[in-house]
Amino acid sequence: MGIVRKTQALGLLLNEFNKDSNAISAIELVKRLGDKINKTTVYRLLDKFVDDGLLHFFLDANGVKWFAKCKGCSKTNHQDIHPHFQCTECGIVDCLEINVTIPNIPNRRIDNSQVLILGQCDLCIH
Amino acid sequence: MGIVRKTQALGLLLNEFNKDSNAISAIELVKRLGDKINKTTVYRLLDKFVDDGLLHFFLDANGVKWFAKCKGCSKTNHQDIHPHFQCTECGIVDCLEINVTIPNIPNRRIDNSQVLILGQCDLCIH
DNA sequence: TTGTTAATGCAACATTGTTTTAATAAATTT
DNA sequence: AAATTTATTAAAACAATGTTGCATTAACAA
Repeated sequence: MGIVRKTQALGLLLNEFNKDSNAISAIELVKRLGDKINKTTVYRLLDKFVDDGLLHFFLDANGVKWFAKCKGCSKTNHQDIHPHFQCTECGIVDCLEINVTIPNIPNRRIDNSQVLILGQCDLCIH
Repeated sequence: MGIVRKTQALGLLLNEFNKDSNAISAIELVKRLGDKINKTTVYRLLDKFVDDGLLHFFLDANGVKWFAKCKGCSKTNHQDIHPHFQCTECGIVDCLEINVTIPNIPNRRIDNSQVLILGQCDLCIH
């Protein structure tokens, strides 16, 4: 079930995504907001934002869950699919606006694909 | 550090990969072998097999760690990179011998990429 | 302003591992 | 074949990342 009431915790959490255009891990959010919002609430709000099409999530190479803002998704239509990038140097994670083509596979139906690209970001490449 | 001694536990674990050509999750291996091998040992052996280039691992959509046999990797050269497939119906996971091209990204260095494809396998597609 | 109930906080629990340390068992040497 | 060395193992405790149950609080509609 998605968001129904505009609570204080909701405002604080959304604010983190407004001031930071990269993806943010659940762990980081729990750390940042830990003195204001209980971790259970952080996780529950994140789930609701995903339900509502405001955020999408994905796992990094360590199985850590990251969240980022969706562009043009809604409660019913959640198709904002793109690769994600993680810098192995500084750790930032973001969404890539590129298209990776997955070929058809004989005798299998493909529903979804998740692409994680690891490397160095523009700031760390030097 | 890789394998040095041929122990009983090593034989039991390798046997699982010989009788099953699909990937096997760490969780499943701990379950299957739990009465013969302590879980700590299972995890440690898996790590050693990876070090030795016998197995590679990857994470599925739930962050669960899966292991599968490498083809032509060694301790020094561990480049058996390919997409993995998970059937959302029956849960099997396997390696795909297809190539997914990752485009270059301006101002970033790409070191590695992980592709997980979700769908229905040949047995479940009907 | 009050009543309803969504949302929250807290504590306990669950899953998937990892670390520490003493005991065991491969492999080597004698 | 026995003794020795040390890699390997088991067991228990711990750690990270969530999740569940339930009593309390706070949005917000009437």
